[in-house]
Amino acid sequence: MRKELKKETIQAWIQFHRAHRLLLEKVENSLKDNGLPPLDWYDVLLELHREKSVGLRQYEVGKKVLLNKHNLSRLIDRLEKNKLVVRHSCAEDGRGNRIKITDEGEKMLKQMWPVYKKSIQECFGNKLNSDECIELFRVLNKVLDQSEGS
Amino acid sequence: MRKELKKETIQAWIQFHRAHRLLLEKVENSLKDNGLPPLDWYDVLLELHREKSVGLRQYEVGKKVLLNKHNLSRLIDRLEKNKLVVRHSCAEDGRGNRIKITDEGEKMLKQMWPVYKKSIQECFGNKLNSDECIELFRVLNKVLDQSEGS
DNA sequence: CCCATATTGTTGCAATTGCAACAATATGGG
DNA sequence: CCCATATTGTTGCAATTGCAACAATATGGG
Repeated sequence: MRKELKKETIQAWIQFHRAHRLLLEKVENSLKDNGLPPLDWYDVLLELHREKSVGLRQYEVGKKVLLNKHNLSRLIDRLEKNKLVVRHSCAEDGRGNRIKITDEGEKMLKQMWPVYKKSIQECFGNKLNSDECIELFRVLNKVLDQSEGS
Repeated sequence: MRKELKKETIQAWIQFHRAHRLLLEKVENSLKDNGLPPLDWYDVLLELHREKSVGLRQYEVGKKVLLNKHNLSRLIDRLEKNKLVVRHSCAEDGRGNRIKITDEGEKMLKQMWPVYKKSIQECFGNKLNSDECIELFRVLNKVLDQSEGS
């Protein structure tokens, strides 16, 4: 695995970094312009929606959305303050809690999706064809798959 | 251009977003572990290095690194405080200034590069082959090219 | 069972960011 | 030339983030 860093690798990374900065800003702006909360909220709510019945431990949410625990703790404070989630005390582990999405949380997801969706279409859909999206997914998956173990 | 959002487009975006979050964290951690400043500093210093003789206007830096002006103003404060850049008053436009990298700034770039490089190799180089990097670059370029005009 | 160590989550504090308001100068139409 | 408008950059303030320290509980070896 001890190989030289190739030029095309650098260029791919730079473009990856630039593209993300640009697109994320577009998505966030679009949400803001529509009076909606930031994308992180969506990510967290979506994971909780997928486990609506049992909820998720905070560290599980952290793993899924790749946010670290300090910020997550306070992000969930904010979500809870807005009544989008509830922290239930946790039977099987006295240290932690189990977080569940509320009906208002579900409503928020539904409100955010059309706006988010529109941004994704503008950022990717209108610019790449199906094959390119599939290829992009495949390549990024390769990057992620081998990294998440660590 | 009014097309349906396809499933593969969503998946590509999600993976793009996740991969970036993971990899950026790795890069930042690696810099931090080596007692080096964050990646933004590198990006700004690199652009200034490329225009070492004339320097750059602040808004030009902003365009290149895709950071907005409020934060950039203060990021440059920090760089200046660390003597990595200097703000020269600007002959051709009394409102702004012209920012130049210092020798210490150049030294910092050289210090950061090996660490940054190692991260890029670990994140991309070891996981993707040349063709995949080239393809990734091409696709992301397509996304960026058509967006930056706006 | 007991204790050392790991895991889960929270908090205080400092640093950074986002937003709105602002100052200073540039530009372009009349 | 003058003035309305745009551009360039800074600042104050509130919100968010990052870091280190901590509290509480779980786990596993003896």
